[in-house]
Amino acid sequence: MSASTKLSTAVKALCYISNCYPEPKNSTDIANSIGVNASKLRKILSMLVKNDIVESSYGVKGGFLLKKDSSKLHLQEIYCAIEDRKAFYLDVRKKDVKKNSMPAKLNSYFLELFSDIQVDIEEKMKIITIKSILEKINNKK
Amino acid sequence: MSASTKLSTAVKALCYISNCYPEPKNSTDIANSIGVNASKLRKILSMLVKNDIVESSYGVKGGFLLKKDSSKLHLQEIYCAIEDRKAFYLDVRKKDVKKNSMPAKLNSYFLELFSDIQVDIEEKMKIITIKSILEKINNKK
DNA sequence: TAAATAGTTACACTTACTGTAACAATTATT
DNA sequence: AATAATTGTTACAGTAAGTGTAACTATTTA
Repeated sequence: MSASTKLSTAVKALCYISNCYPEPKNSTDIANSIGVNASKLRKILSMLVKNDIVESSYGVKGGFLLKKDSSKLHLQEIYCAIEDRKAFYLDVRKKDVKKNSMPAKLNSYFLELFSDIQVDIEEKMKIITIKSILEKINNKK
Repeated sequence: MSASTKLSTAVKALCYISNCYPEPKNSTDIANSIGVNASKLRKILSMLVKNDIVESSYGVKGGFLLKKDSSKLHLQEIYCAIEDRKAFYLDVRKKDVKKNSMPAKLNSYFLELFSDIQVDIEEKMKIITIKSILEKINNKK
């Protein structure tokens, strides 16, 4: 699953959970509703649990619930919860180039640049909340 | 090769070519200098040729030359020349969800969002030229 | 204690990536 | 015209990564 597909899946699940509030929804129902495999979804949801975005309960009538108000839950924290690798990732483990050589300096340069871009993207994501997404898609025909 | 690694390789090659101006450099020399496989490098360079960023000449003393002044050559056009897939890519080929359902609407939403982010990234890349990169890395110890 | 659920692990399958080599096409030089 | 050097392209085996699914374990409620 690519970074973006994972984020999209997580948000779909969160929107579904948010719409069902305050009743907890189990992974099977959520998975069926948004069209993904339940086991995979649980993997994603478990990461959201670890990052205090949703809470889970076991047993009958158990399932998942939002842990924060949807107006306070933004994309960036969801993204960080499910992503290990960053969107722009430079492979610099390669066979070592000579220190202070042009290629070595360019590696550093790009690491810095991609990191800057990553920050920009995350800033953009910080101003998008689950609530704002729900409002936006509900106002569309 | 990831998008970012390919971009980084292309820029390393372009910097090397730029430094050797006006003598054309062949793929073997460039590859050795920046530490990549010559055949792979030729694949990248051939895309730059098709996009009028470098020109190539066959035969003895042949090789690659910048086709534009390094002050007029920016990252965005290099990126576009070598990338088919975009950095943020949402997989929406999946088993079709019902039209106008929440998941379907969210797919559209994310396609738009990722496209916006892509535009932002490319805008940022447009103000970075090969010349500015060369100056920056040469001023560093 | 039983049943339902989250959380995790495992695995076969497929797909994509990697590195390298080999081949085909092109052109300057002799 | 022949040759040699080079770009441009294809092929391929080997490896790594992603996918989908199932099965298992852990936890909790009733």
